[in-house]
Order: sequence, then C-alpha cells, then structure tokens
Amino acid sequence: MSPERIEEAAIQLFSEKTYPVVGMRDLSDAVGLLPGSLYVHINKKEDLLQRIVEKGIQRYLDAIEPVVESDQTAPERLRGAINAHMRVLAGSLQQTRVAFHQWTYLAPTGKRRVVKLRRRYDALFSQIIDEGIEAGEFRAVKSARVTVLAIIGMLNSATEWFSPTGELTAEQVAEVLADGVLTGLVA
Amino acid sequence: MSPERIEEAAIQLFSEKTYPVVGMRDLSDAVGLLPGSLYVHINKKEDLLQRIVEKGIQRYLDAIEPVVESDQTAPERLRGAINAHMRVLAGSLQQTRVAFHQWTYLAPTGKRRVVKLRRRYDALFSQIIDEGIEAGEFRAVKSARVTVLAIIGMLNSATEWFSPTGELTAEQVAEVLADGVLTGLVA
DNA sequence: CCTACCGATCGGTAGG
DNA sequence: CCTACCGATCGGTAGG
Repeated sequence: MSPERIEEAAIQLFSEKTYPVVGMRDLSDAVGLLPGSLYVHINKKEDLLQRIVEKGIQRYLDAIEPVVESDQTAPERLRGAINAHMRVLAGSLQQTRVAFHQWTYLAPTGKRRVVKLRRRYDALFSQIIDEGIEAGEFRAVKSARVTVLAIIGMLNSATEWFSPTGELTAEQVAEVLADGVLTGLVA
Repeated sequence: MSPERIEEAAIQLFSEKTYPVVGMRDLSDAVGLLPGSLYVHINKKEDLLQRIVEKGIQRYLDAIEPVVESDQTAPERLRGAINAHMRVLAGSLQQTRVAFHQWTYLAPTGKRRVVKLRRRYDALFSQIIDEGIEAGEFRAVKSARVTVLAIIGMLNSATEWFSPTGELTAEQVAEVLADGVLTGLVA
C-alpha cells in the first residue's frame, strides 16, 4: 500500500460523495485496509484533501501559464487557454471536481494556500483579457472583472457537465466555448 | 417559533457551511431552542433541505418562464432571461447557493424531484437558443447543447462571485453578461 | 418546548 | 498492518 493509492481512492470517493460525507471507513474499504491502518500511511483525513486540491489546481496552472506567456494575440491566447483548460479537465475530471469545489472544507491555514493558487489561475485569464482590451483586440467591455469571472465560471461549470464518453471531445467543447466567448451568439 | 424561521436559519447555515457539516445543534442554537425541540416543528433534517432547494429553484422558473414565452426576438429574450436570473440571484443569494449545489445530498426520491425542476430550468434556455438558431437570429453554433450548458454554467457561477455590496448591481452584471454572450469579446 | 437519553458513527490512537 | 478501543458527536425520540 502506498500513500498514492490511498490518494487515488480518496479522489474517487470525494468526487462521488464530497469530503465530509466520506468516512475513513469508506476509504479503508476502498483500498482493502482496516480503518486504523490508514494512519500508517497518512497523518489525517484533511491532509488528503489538501494534497488533492493543490495538485489539482496546479495542473491547470502548468497547462495555461505557457499559453498566456506566448507571443500570440489575445484572442489566440484566450482560445489556447480555454483549450488547455478543457484538456486538463478531461484528463483529471474527478480530481478537478474535488479541487474546484471542496477546498472550502479545509481549515483556515490550508484554505489560504489554496486561495493563493486560485488567484494565480484567475490572474492568467485576467491578464489575457486586460492585454486584449489594451491592444484593441477585444472590445472595451463594461467590466473586465465580471467578464473574467464569467469566462472562468463557464469553464469551471464544464466540471459538472463534461463527459469523457459524450459526443464531443474536450477539444471540440473548447472550440464551441472559444467561438462563443470570442464572437458571441448573434448571427 | 415557526417552521419558516427554522428554514431561514437553515438557509443561512447551509449556505455558510453546507448541509452535512451543519448539525441540528447548530440549527437549534441559531433559533434559540434545544436540539430535540426542533422536532416539534420539523420532521427531519433532510426535509429542510428539500424544501429550501425546491423553492429556491422555483423562484428562477417563475421569473424566467414569462420571458421565454414572450413574443420578443431570441436575442431579446436571452437578454431578458439573463436579467431575470441575476435579479432572482441577488434577491435570494444564500438560498440559491443551497439550491444549486447542495441538492446532491438528498436521498434518491428527493433528488429525482429536484432533477425535474432543474430540467425545466435548463429547457428554458434551450428553447431560446434553439428558436434563435431556427429563426436565423443566432448563428449556427457547433453544439446547441454545449452552448446552453456554458450559458447556464456562467450564470450559476455568479452564485459564487456576485456580491450585493459590490460595484455593480445585479442588472449591471446581467448587462455585461448578456453583451458578452450575444456579441462576444472580439472588437 | 424541555429533560434525558438512544444507538450509530465519526476521526483517530496505543500497543503490539 | 491488525486488535481493540477512545471520546466526541451525530440525527432523532420517549415521556412529560
């Protein structure tokens, strides 16, 4: 038994039932140990959540940061960031479900660490939008902040409705989303 | 003590800490009763959640249905629906937080009732999009389904970031969102 | 609406 | 990694 296998089982269980509802006995059943034996490998339940959340967000930072720093136009970078987001999402769907919604169950110290990571994620999209408006590539929206929050909210919502077995691949979904964000719905 | 006052306290507590983490003792403290005395007024904890969720979604149906059925163009109705959504959101922010995210804690029977309501909400936006494409008022998006899910996801995300004390009113946020959805970001 | 309490389950630990 | 168990807390109830 490795801490990694316990973490994988925890990702599965937390994503299905949420952190407070998953008991250490559910987790020990899932990996084939008795409840007390889990503590040979981990310190406490909350440490599992902390690691799952931090690594889960880090995947997005690693994928999106290079896109934002590239020398493409703002519309191209936004399209690229949306594509990167959807590819990470498809590759770590359950972990994302835990990372984006369940960090709120962490104690204040752990929560602060997560908030910092979330701010970095947020800042990536902010940068594209701000630079695009500055360069005249995007129109002067009435609120850049709300625009960023809306785009991120839209992307995060895919966590709930994207299906790896659905009709569209992650890349195809990204294309629909990017088209919508860039050119809108009106004919 | 009325069941309504208990329900209000439950909305507040569930929205702050989520259903499984709120104990009946938290709730009884909030309304000034002893834990056992709550059961004079309610049957069980889950009934509270069920009612909060159903009424919470119903507010959205009541506000958006007339907009969808009106005889405006699809772009006008989409703008109206987004506006209606944001006004309900601002008027019942905490209840919305419970209704949109915590219905998953209900037992299967209750969950089925909620899924029906959610489908009706979903169908309202689907109808506008489908009719708008049909009428040539919207461009032929690559996936109407993903488009609808993205718009709803964006609106639902406002539940997490909208602040009644923020710079923009709900109506102003709705305008930014509708502009974005209808005409996109590109200059 | 309170007193007093129920059985079940929780995260976690001592000792081997 | 198991045995055996801890104190705390959970939703809920009987009887007044």
